[in-house]
Amino acid sequence: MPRDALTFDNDAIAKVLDEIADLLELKGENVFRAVTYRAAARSIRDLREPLAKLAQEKRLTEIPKVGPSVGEAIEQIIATGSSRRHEELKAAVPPGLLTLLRVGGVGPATARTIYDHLRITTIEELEEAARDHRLQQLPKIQAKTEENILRSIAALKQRTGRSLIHEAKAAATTMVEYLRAETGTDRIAIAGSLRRYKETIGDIDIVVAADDAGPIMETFVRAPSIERILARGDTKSSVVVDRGLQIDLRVVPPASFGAALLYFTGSKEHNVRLRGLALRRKLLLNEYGLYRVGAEARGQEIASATEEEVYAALGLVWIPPELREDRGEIDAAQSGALPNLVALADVQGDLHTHTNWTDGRDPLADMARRARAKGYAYLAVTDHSPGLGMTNGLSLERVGARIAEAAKLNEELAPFRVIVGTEVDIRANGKLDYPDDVLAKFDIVSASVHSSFGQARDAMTARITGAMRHPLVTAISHPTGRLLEKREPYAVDLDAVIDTASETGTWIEVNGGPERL
DNA sequence: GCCGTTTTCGGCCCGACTGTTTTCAGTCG
Ligand SMILES: Nc1nc2c(ncn2[C@H]2C[C@H](O)[C@@H](COP(=O)(O)OP(=O)(O)OP(=O)(O)O)O2)c(=O)[nH]1
Ligand SMILES: [Mg+2]
Ligand SMILES: [Mg+2]
Ligand SMILES: [Zn+2]
Repeated sequence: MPRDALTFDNDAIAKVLDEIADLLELKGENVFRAVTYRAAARSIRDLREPLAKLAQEKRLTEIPKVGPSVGEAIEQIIATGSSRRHEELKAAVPPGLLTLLRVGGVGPATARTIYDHLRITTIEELEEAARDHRLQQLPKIQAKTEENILRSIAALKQRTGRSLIHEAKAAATTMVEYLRAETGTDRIAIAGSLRRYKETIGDIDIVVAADDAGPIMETFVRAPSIERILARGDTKSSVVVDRGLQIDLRVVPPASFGAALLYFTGSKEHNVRLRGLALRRKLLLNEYGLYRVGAEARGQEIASATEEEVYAALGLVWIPPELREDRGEIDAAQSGALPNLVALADVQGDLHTHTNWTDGRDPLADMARRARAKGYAYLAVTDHSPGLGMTNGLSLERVGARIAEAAKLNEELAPFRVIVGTEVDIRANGKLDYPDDVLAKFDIVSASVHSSFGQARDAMTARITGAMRHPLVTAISHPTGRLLEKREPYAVDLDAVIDTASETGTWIEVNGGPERL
């Protein structure tokens, strides 16, 4: 679900808490303290309410991992823009150490060593020192570490950020098919954030079950698309393929496939919670299986072959990967209160599509036949209105042609139905981009914002809710305007949009396009 | 720093790979 643009403030505060965590680690303080700040940052990113509101209502400590100390820091940041803890740490830890942490393979210890001896505080200085072989004079650093630092800096420079689901899925499928074809393995699965369908994907994680991991690993690191091997071990390897995308492969014995899939699917926080739960029952959970503490040898698994078995042995029903984020799903699985997720089979049709008449790729006829073949009951075609210059929106004449085209297809494809719609632009002044008599010709009208994203929150909210109140408007599409990894959502009061939706009966689009979601 | 179907104090997930090391720390998944 898209979040209210207001939570930007939450994100900014989460960022400060993450930085406090890094600084605590660099300073060498108790790591659990740092872990707590990081965990608090994560729960704040998950919040649906502005922290300022929670602070005002004295409810900050209701947030998981927020207690007196973190709560005080948050209050100070809200009030003054910074917290005492943060300022003290910034004064105590040399500036620039944080920068060094961005280099892969450089953690708090290495950063400290480099700074203490060479006073290096920027990536550029680090690169220069590595090129001049000044790093290998330092304790615990030799030629290989120096080379790795140079490689990591190069990777940092060409890094493309997190991937969208369709891009990650394409890369993952290519590798899975390659491994299948070359090794004959069929016990292979995509894991990690891609299996959990997170909005964006950091890297790709694949797990394979095999008695002999050697040939699988060998095939993996020889894949033609590989640019760099980050690590190559007996059971786990990491490589970089095109544009800096990382792929991690984990190979385990077939008996451990379920436990390994569970581990590698994550999330990390879900794993930690499950393992903590196991521990309280004197059980040990790792990627090989569930064991009684003290009987942890391979072969002594209580459960390991399937995820269901492992969850069941912990008193839980199987949890869908999409829910494995430590947001209460484990308690829910314990009490049988997991929600029933919407599944692919539930999807009856699509309500937002574009054809080659505007900025889509294919003709309507192809799309309609394909949708029917997919088992859909309907397809709404919602090409653009003319106001958006670049998209070649439909003129009045082409609207007429569209209606005729759809009528013909509907005869051919019945009971499947092509719904004639439009994605009408909501202009900056709130007016819709077709006159009412044209809007009245469509079966459905989806209205959305495509310009003047910088409007003030009140203006944007009025612009959108105004469109929702128009009697001919059926739906609001992409209500936040965000493009993942590209454009932040515009400022809008989503609560007001939702209230207006329930008041007017306007639909709010659940955008399934991987670039928006 | 947080938290509690063992605990209000004493834990906090667990293991693989690398590089540097003569036995392991650091970093990452
Ligand atoms: N138990 C445990 N499992 C971890 C830890 N870190 C990572 N994992 C597991 C769960 C993760 O989902 C899985 C893959 O790690 P990644 O770093 O690729 O994370 P993930 O794919 O969830 O997110 P991403 O989109 O790649 O950033 O490995 C950890 O510290 N402990
Ligand atoms: Mg991943
Ligand atoms: Mg990974
Ligand atoms: Zn649009």
